[in-house]
Amino acid sequence: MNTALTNNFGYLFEEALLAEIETLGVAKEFKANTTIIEFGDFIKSMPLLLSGAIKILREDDKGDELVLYYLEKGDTCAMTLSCCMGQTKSKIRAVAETDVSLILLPKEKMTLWLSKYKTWQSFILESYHNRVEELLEAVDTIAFLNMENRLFKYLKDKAMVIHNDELITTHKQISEDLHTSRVVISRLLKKLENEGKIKLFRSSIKILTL
DNA sequence: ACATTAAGTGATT
DNA sequence: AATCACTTAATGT
Repeated sequence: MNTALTNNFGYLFEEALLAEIETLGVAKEFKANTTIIEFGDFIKSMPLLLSGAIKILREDDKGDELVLYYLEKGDTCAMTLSCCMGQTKSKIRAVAETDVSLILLPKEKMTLWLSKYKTWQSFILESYHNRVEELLEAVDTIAFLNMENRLFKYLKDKAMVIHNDELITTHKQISEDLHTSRVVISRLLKKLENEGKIKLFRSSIKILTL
């Protein structure tokens, strides 16, 4: 039996369902910073996250992007769910934030399992619920927080999902995630450093107050 | 040594 | 908060 699977989902799913996942699922690995789902991709299978973190981004027609939320171990991609139901293309981009291992489930089984396994049904519903919550949080952040707070929240979120207060990233990358300019990020980061909240290095940032 | 990339800064809108 | 123009510093070849 796949130990990574039972570790993350064993307490959630019944034996029969775990066995089905085991036989039908395909294990996959992604290195940090590789794209898992590209904007416009057709989704043919649904991922269960075993380890690592995935960054979910929205992208406009100009290629400008914006971070929506992060997925962590034990999560699934809600976007995939809605894509599986309809026959639509992905409206988001998924990038591995850290090294990621996941299990791909054939989408055909998704609806069948909903009626067959009660644990699956609650998992999907709860997952949807969590994603909606996170989406609302993202909207609030964008609408009501100024850039400085938004940036600091972004840094804390990022440190959270990778379980590390040393962020290996550049001002440019952050500005793209937050959909602003690099200069603005540099200035705000400097300000946060002066406030003693972070420490800046070349190509990395250390969070001091978590 | 030279080119490239990351980051810092003043001025302007 | 965004953009421009320019500088400085670190890194790669």
